[in-house]
Amino acid sequence: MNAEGVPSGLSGREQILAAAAELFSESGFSGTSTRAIAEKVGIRQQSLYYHFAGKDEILAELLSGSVRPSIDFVESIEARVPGDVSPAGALFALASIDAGTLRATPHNIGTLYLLPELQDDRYEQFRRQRVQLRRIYGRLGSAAAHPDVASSLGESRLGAVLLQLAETVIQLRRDDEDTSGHDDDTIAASCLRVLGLGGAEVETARAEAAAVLAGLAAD
Amino acid sequence: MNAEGVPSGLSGREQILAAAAELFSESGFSGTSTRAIAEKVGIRQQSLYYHFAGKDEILAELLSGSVRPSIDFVESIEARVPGDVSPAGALFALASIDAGTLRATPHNIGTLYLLPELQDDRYEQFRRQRVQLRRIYGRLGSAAAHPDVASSLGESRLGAVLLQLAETVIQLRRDDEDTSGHDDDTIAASCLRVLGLGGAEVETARAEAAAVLAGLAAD
DNA sequence: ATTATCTATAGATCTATAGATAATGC
DNA sequence: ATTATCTATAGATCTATAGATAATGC
Repeated sequence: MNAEGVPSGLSGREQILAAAAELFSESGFSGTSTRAIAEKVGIRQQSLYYHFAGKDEILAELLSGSVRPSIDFVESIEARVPGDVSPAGALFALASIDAGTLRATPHNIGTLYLLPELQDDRYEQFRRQRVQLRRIYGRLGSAAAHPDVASSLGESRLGAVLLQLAETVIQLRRDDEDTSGHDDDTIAASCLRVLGLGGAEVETARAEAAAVLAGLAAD
Repeated sequence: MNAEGVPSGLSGREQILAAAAELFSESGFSGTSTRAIAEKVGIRQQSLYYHFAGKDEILAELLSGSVRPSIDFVESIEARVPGDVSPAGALFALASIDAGTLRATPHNIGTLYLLPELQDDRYEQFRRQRVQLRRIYGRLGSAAAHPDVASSLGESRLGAVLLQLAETVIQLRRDDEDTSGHDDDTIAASCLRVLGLGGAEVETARAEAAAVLAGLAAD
């Protein structure tokens, strides 16, 4: 970190993204001026426009950069169901990876998902990706759920509930709680508990998830 | 609703609050100008300052008006534990009331809780009330949880997870999902499932919650 | 020629204060 | 006298465009 607070060794464009990520997370989109972003980078406000057509494009880029990896990962996991891994194991893997990603992110970038400005048409693509993610949570959850639970919580509701659980980490970080890898695990376990699974089933899923994650890492 | 979009029959001050609630929920705090609020009410921008010292006081008032009832209710419920109701029953009642309140609110006012501006010192009182609410969720959850769950999810984490679950409704509404009282129930049930409780225990808690809520309504 | 900055600046907007005005209530 | 509005306006922003400048790469 240099005096301006942006890691050096990044390209100009990347420095802008890093500065904006921090400011948008703290003060929101409308609450962050282009001047504030530029100041953190150490350039003039107007110089931002060489790299981005507008402030909204900076946010759009941050969003696409932050969901893309999750979507890709999710698809590689779901492709192994049910041959290589049970729905419960896949869901455990997905939830713990998502929680871990949100936890490890530089400035709690997950808070960007909560910004009211995302309701704008401009960010529809991002919202669609989230719906896609929620659907996958819903499908895996539905397949893994205890019948009693599946009958009262449909696939769509289940997706919303499970994604909401995985994103608990965002609130924990916002509340300045110290989080660790253990939290990723307990959150993933909570997802399975919501499905009505018992302790033994949760442990099986945890083990399966560990195996499949090790397999993916080896690829 | 009159032409400006604010219900008539409210005092000037209340009209301002109603207009601001809608705009803050949709566009955020910094994304809403005092002019936009005034326009919706049908007065001049400067006239707002007769009723409020500043834009931030409008938000502060909306926040205090929206947590206060929940906090009061929560305390009246917790006072009946464990004599009149088990921790599981109390948690079911609390979660379903919170979900129902968030669901019934005029413009999805719960989205205000997600605004980045709330991190400002100015809103510390509101944040403290939320911490208080989360602690109660944590205490009830801890008392009701299956031992295996209680040992991996401490009271503090549990509080965060349970509150997060109850607030799933905010996201459902944001995503334009139609919600009903049934969702309040399934969300409350999900809270108990997270604690490691089985179907029979959830049903017992549901019945207890119904009884205690009927009792409170009779007071 | 391209890349990445800079200065100058337009033009819009934003919050908030000061003080006038009109209606209502004592 | 109090309540609730209004007009006028200060003063500070904010986003974005135009065009100059300087360094690097062919």
